[in-house]
Order: sequence, then structure tokens, then C-alpha cells
Amino acid sequence: MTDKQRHSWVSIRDSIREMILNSTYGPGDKLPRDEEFAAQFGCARSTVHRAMRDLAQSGLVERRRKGGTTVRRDPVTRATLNIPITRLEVEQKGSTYGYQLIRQSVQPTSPAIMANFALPEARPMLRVEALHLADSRPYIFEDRWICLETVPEITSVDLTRESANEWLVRNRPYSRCDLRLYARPGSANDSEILQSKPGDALFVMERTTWIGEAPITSLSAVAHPGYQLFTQG
Amino acid sequence: MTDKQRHSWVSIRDSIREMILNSTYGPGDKLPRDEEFAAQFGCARSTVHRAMRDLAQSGLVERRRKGGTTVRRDPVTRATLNIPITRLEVEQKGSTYGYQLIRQSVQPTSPAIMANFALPEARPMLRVEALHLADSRPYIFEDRWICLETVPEITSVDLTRESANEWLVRNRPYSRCDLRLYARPGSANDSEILQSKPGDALFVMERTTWIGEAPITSLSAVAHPGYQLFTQG
DNA sequence: TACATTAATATGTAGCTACATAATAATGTC
DNA sequence: GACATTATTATGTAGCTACATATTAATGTA
Repeated sequence: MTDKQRHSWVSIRDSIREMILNSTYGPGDKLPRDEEFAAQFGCARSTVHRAMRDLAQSGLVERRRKGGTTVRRDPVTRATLNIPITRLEVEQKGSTYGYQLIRQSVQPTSPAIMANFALPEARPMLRVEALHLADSRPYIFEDRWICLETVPEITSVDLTRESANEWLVRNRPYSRCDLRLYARPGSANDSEILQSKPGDALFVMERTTWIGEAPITSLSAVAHPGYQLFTQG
Repeated sequence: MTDKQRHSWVSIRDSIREMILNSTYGPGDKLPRDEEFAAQFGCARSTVHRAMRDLAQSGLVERRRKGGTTVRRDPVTRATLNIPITRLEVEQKGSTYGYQLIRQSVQPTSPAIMANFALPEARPMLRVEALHLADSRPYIFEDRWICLETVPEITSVDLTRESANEWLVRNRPYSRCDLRLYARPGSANDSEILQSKPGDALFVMERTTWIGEAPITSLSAVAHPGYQLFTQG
């Protein structure tokens, strides 16, 4: 009795995931070809393909041309982080956003920033240190380097009024973003800026972006004690 | 001269992104319909659709049926975190993996864990405290709660030999995963287990997973001082 | 046997059609 | 004018065909 109802790729995906879950296909096993699954489910290969692409993206299976599809031996947890503009993050929590430029100057790239960009030699960059506030309390301190060759217009932006964070995100989409997250103890300098106590544990987000091969910006954002980063399911 | 060469959805996506980048379409603007773009580029609507889906997923545009496609006013940085099994993470760094069960006992759900699962009432859970080691040094300490109703088989697993982390990830795929990341100062207890100094800043990853509506596990993983979490671009 | 060449194969992509779905706009009725 | 009903519209999905691409397997040759 061939079922003639249409099958959504979501239901196909769930069926295949279920089979992997209940060990019909175990870790390392090769799955049937898309065409076979299509025949089995009574749907088109394109529908199976869509389902498979999703399973591959979520890290459950691996696909290789000619090699076929295999269940990953070492499943990974893949989570998508949503990092909004800081102002919006603050406002969404119902707080009043504040912004404060601390320092800005043109400098040659520091070794650490060169490493972030994987640059072989130093380039002129604008270094901007600024503080984001929530209800007048320090929220996130950012130490940002902006590549002047890639973003020359930044010099004509009044960074005392508009944060570089916001200007860049609105005016300079990027094609690649590297992220690094870690914790570090607050220094004396942190204490002063973030009004934290020395010895507080601070959450640090380092972000480096490119457009094509050209470096845009690299920054380290240090959050106030108690800050938490969530996934948006 | 209509170009009859085939256009890949990647190149279409890049073209549209480029237009958004160079302000042909600004934040909040409505983009042309897929069909119009297709005519403009000389490709099929499905190709534009594929490109648009990618742009929507990366957070640059928003799509709504009938409403059309608009450039997001508040672009977000979307980054995908890859959280592998701890053993593999350690081995991939070239270190020798070690594992040590510290405690395990059946307990009613603690209020904090109930909140993570959004459970209205307590359920019997297996609480497992274990330490992952890299080259015999503490790497990550995990305090895990496993729902016995959803995963009854866990009671027959010898958790002194195999980590719950590994058993679950191999045997219990999840459909939903919530993640929370933050920093906290090390306590005296942490110092003992992680061999950290009191006052060290510790990186904490809290992870809660479900299969369908059923809770699987909720854990807090505390990493050794110096631990960093990366995105895999 | 060793190595280069060729064939086979499973996934990946582009293009088309047809229809589904959600959200807005237009319309009708009281 | 207020509200329910209906049409319109842009995206979303399913199915099909054809071809591209990467990789393995098979084959041929020295």
C-alpha cells in the first residue's frame, strides 16, 4: 500500500534521527543512499537530501560524495549563540542603555591582535576602549581594534556619541567571525572600570571579524560580574 | 546579452549580501521578491530562495510569508559552538584522557535543576559528580543530573568506567539543548577538585537537554583555569 | 607490483512546476 | 465604523529532471 500523502522533510529527518537513536544505525554505520531512503519513505530524493543536510549540519551524521552518509562516531553538541548589539541586549532586559568612550587612538597592531587576524605584519588600526552601561552601571567593557585599511570611514565617525560596536554592525557586515570565550580574574584596572571587586571572575568574549580576507575588527569584551551568555533555541 | 552561465546559490547570496553591505538596501529596507531577484540575476527562484535562506539563518535578513524579505535593523552575530565529548576534546589536544567518578546517588530534583528543565514538580534523578582529566591534571568537573524516567537504563551503566557524558551522547540523542555560559570565582570545593587556587576565575558551561518534551540531563561543567571555548568557523 | 587512467557512484546543485501556508489587503455586511 | 469573510501575495515545500563534483573502485600498462 504505497502511501501517497506528501512527506515533509522534517518528518523524514525525524524518522531517520529516530532510527539512529534506537540503534537501527549505530555510530560509524553507513546509512542507505538517499535514493534508497526515498524509495523506502515514498518521497523524492530531494526531500531526503534536505533532511540529510539538516542532520549533517546538526552534527549527527557526516556526508561525503561517493562515500555516502555515516553516523558520526563522535557526536558533537552544536549550539548557536546569538550575540546582539550590546545596546539592544541591555534594552531588552528593560534597562536603560548608556555608553561611554574611554580612549581612542591610532596604533600599530599589537602582537595579540595580529595573531587573532593571522596577519603576518602590523597594520595601522584604530584602538577604541569603551564602556557599555545598563541603568548607569557598568555592563560590558570593550577593547576594540579596527583595521583602518578595511574601514577607513571609521575615522570620521564620532565615537563619543555612537559606539563602534553599533556603527560597525550596521555598516560593515562581515563574512567570517571567530569567537573565543573564557573566564579571567579581574585586574585592578577592571575593578576601576567595571566597578568589580578584585578577584571577581569576569566573562570575556573575544571576537574577530573579516570581510573576505580583509580584517575588520578584533575586540575583547569583558562583562560585569554575573553576566551570562545563553543560547537562543 | 542574457548570461546563460549557471549561477550558484553561493554567488547569488554573496551578491545580495554585497548589496546590503554597500547600502543598496539598508537596515529595515524591504528587499525585492525572490522572483524579481531571480529575473535580475538570470537564475531560478529556487536558487535565490536558497541564498535567502542562508542569509536569514546567518541573521542578516528576516523573511516572512507575504511580508517579504527585510534587512534586519538589529543584525546579530550568530556563532556556532562545537562542544565535543570531553574525552575527544582532550585527546585532540594530544593529551591523555582520564576520568574519575566522584559521587553518584539518586536524589529528588533540586530547585535549580527543576528551573533548568522548567519542571513543575520534582522527579527522581540520578546525580553524578565526575572529573575529566587531561594528562592526569583536572580538566573539567561536571555535576550532572539525569532524569530516571526518561533514561532508566542509566542505572545499569557502570559510571566508574564510562562517563555519563559519553554514554548519554552515544545513546541518547536529544532534540533540544539549552546552553548557559558564565564565569564564577572558584570556591574552596573547586580548589580541591580542580586543583585551582581560591579566587581563580572558572569558566562554567551549563547544559540542559530534552528529547521531545522529556528531560534527559542537566549539568554544570566547570573547567580548569585557563580553559577557552572556541567557535569552529 | 606500482602507478596512471578510466569508470562507476553517491552526494551536491540548478532549474522547472505545482501547490501549501501564512499574513496582509480588500471586500462585504451589520 | 467595527468586524468577519474572502482574495491576494510572497515565501515555503515537494517532486521531478539533468548535470556537476568528488571520491572510490576498476582497469590498463610498464
